[in-house]
Amino acid sequence: MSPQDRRPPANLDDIARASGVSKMTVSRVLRGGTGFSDDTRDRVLAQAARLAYVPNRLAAAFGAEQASTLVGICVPRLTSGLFGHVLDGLDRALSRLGYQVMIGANDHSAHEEEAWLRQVVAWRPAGVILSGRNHTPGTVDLLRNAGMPVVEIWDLTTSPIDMAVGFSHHDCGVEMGQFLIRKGRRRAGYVGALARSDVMGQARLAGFAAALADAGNPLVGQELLLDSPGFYAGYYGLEMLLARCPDLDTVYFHNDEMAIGGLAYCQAHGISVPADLGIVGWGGMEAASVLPHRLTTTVVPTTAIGKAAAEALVARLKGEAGQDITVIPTRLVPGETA
Amino acid sequence: MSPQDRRPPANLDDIARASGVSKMTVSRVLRGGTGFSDDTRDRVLAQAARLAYVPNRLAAAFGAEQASTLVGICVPRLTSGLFGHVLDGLDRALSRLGYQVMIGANDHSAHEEEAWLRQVVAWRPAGVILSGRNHTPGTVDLLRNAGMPVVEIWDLTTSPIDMAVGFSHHDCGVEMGQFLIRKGRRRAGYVGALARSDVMGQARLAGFAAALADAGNPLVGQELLLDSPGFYAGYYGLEMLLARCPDLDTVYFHNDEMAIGGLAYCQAHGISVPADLGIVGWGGMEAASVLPHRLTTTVVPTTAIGKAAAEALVARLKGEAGQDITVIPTRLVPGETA
DNA sequence: GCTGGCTGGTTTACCGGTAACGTAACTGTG
DNA sequence: CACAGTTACGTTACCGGTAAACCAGCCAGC
Repeated sequence: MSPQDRRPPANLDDIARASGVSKMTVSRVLRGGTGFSDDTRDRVLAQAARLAYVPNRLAAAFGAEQASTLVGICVPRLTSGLFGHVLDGLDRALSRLGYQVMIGANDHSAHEEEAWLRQVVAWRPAGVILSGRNHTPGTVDLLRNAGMPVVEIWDLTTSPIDMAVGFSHHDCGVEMGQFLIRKGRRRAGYVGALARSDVMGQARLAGFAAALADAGNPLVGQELLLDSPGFYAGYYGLEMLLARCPDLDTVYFHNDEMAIGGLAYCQAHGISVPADLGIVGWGGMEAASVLPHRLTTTVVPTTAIGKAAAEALVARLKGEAGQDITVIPTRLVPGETA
Repeated sequence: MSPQDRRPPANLDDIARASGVSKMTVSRVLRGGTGFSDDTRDRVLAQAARLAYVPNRLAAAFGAEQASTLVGICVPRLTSGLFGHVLDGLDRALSRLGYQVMIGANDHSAHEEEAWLRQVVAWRPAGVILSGRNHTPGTVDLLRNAGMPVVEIWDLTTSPIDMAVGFSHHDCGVEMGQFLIRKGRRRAGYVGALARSDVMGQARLAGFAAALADAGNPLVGQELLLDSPGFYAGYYGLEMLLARCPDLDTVYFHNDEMAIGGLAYCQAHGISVPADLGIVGWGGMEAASVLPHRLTTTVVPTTAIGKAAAEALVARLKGEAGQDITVIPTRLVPGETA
């Protein structure tokens, strides 16, 4: 960090002077365009390497806005195993295609999403990817005015802002409800978390309850904790639910982590699964398939959703016609717990 | 998305004309500076709101490089529960302070880290946060030339590039080795994953092996899988290790997920824990503390590391003097599995 | 010998902020 | 009353790319 290290980094003009051409020619060479001889190209590339040129994307994106290679991504939380995989799929696909991602977390709040979006839009990204279908009017306005491609992932909507990639949480709940009915379960409960703001979990609950009611065996009880949806919440949520409704024959959990917490509760209290109580989860975490009794759950193709969302966005950016709605189906995987 | 929506967004000049001042005055008002009357401020703010002005950070950061509010963050993987919490701590702290983060994953490869860094440096970030202490020469060069603050997190080094926040993986291994010796364990093995590139796991293994050897009970066997360090790898890794070394009395796992996979293997094969075999992990995932037998493990204060790293970086950016090395201690938590 | 089209460039203007500096009007002061 | 200092602005130049327009030389065809 000595003072002479502070010399400004080389720019196109430096390379141009060093190789005896104009900076426009350097720009074309470095971007792999046409309109220069092989000899010129070699000279320019040699000088760029010698000067350790680092392109200035700030200038590029500023001067020609459509040159932005920035993509904003907002997910509910960075600590979720499921969204970790979605982000992984997005990041891999986008960085392979030369984009940089700006990631934010909104903690399941549409207002935080809007606050995040205001920051991100100021960087004039090429496009943004949002999670869920629940947005503030301000968010929608901002996106419409910016006129940039938007992909809503995770929960499908029939009228996306622009594009949507994912599946229906409501249908996940319906499918699980119908499955349990077919398995002869008649007194089901639900244990969830983040009651106030996780609308996607609530969509699953709604679908689940509707399917049970349709079959004439409505949901017996539910426990929604204002806590993060992890093992603890599953453990204590089940305890609380069983205290109120001791005669349940199955419990549907918000996600697999909570379901595993529920299994731990059963094991600790001598409740035999699935004989005394069926336990089913949602999400498909890896652990769920290695348990002594494989968890019955819905597997969500998280990485595939990220990849598909990235591809939909890039297709739109390249002007290719793409589908507005891409369905990535989930899969109910029967295990040994229900 | 009708054509008239495509009108360019309002800029400082538009606000300036609408409120009868120069754009420099608008800039000062919007950035909360001084040198304008209350009356002028109100007029400018009103027009900015009316025109739905969205600042252009691209232009701001380009025109005055020190105005960048971008921070690059590179972690080994986005799907790791531990790094998810680190990112969460970083993201919360940085966005509260008005910074935007550009996150990348390097899959434990120093070369991918360099490739990521080349992309990110092109955006002239205010600073970067890297994971680990293993970097390519190209990475170090790039950072020195750019002359920007760097925080290396997760694994401490005695000679950081600039600043470091975290703990010593080697010491974690030593501590666990000494703990097991004190508990009377004499024939320990190790099960890990990502053998080729996860140097931090290897540092723990090295410390562990050194502590055991010092006590006169060297490591009996180890199994390093070329797989992702999850439940499966723990399950099958333990199976493979026990096939080669059936008389182990304890196994140290790369992380808690693998340890839980190992516990599942024991349960499935009638191995009693901790009587027949002790199982210890590392990392402190939430699940580990809800298991029927609480896992003996090392708890890593992930969120705190993210927060401390963000604060160290911001302090440097604001010119405040900060420590070069911040130690965030881990904690060995004895459970019921060893 | 003139026209038109290619090849391999150059020149110019511009993107939207911010720093640095300039300045007119007012205010207090010895 | 002259002068310095402050307040509230305005002017100018610049950051480093890229798009678009322009241009010189060369060759082919008629």
